[in-house]
Amino acid sequence: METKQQTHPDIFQANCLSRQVLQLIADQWTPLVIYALEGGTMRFGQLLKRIDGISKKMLTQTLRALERNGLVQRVVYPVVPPVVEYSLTPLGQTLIEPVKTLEVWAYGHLQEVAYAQTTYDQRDQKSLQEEIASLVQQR
Amino acid sequence: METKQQTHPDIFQANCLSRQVLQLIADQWTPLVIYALEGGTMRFGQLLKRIDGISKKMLTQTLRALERNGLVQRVVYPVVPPVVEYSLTPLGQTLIEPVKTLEVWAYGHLQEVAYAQTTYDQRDQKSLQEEIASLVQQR
DNA sequence: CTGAATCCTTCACGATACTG
DNA sequence: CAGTATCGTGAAGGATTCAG
Repeated sequence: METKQQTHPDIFQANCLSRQVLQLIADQWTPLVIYALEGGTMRFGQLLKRIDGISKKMLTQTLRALERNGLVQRVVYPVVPPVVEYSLTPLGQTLIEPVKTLEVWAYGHLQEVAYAQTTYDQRDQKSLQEEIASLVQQR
Repeated sequence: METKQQTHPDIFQANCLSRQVLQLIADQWTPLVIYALEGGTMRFGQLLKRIDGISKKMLTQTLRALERNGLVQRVVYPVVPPVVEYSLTPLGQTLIEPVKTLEVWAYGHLQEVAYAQTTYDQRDQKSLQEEIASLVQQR
């Protein structure tokens, strides 16, 4: 009884519903799956090929979660071999914009992030070398 | 030499830069940290208290990653006890809008997701019960 | 073809203790 | 206060096999 859901939506609270909902889409693969389904219905195998690097297991898991949350509709045609089609529900469609915004940002700031990374890493590298140098000097 | 970076930004390719950038912000805590820093500079302890449920380790880790990617600036004041302040860089500021879009979505679709979940789970529960019933019947 | 189930490895993460 | 270092555990995820 203690772990009541927050009715007031402070996303900084751990048990806040909006936080939980946010976590549903804040993972490795979910944005990519959403984005892949933006164009319309896709079969399991199509998604598997489209999203390079995802394993069958993760794709299944991600799709199941999306289905459970009402974002994706799964339709099974009882034929052999099986045909299963995935598509965004109306609710899922509303996610396209936020996800696309993210992707546009990622694409739009490639260089800046890459540059920041090398700068940061070189700085680290430099500190490391100075540290080693001072150690050598102590002998 | 084989693992060249994609110059053409197809986010569905595993080695695509934009995909890698996307992954940097698609985790549990990053959106919350960004959102927390939206209001301005915050100290480590403040962030720790504000973001309920995050551990020191994860906060440090998340902040380091954000700093490395040039999204967050870290300023250390050489006083005792130490004071460390975090704030969004100009680049980091550009992430506010995408992140906020996500959070607005999460908040705006609480009910729908919650309802979809219970429906899905009840369906599962029902199938489970039917399965058990049929098993009992077989005796 | 579309999964479910199993095994197994890795590592993400929390807890704890320690430091400047 | 703001971390780092270390350890231990549980969960995530890949590979493989089996099934409808």
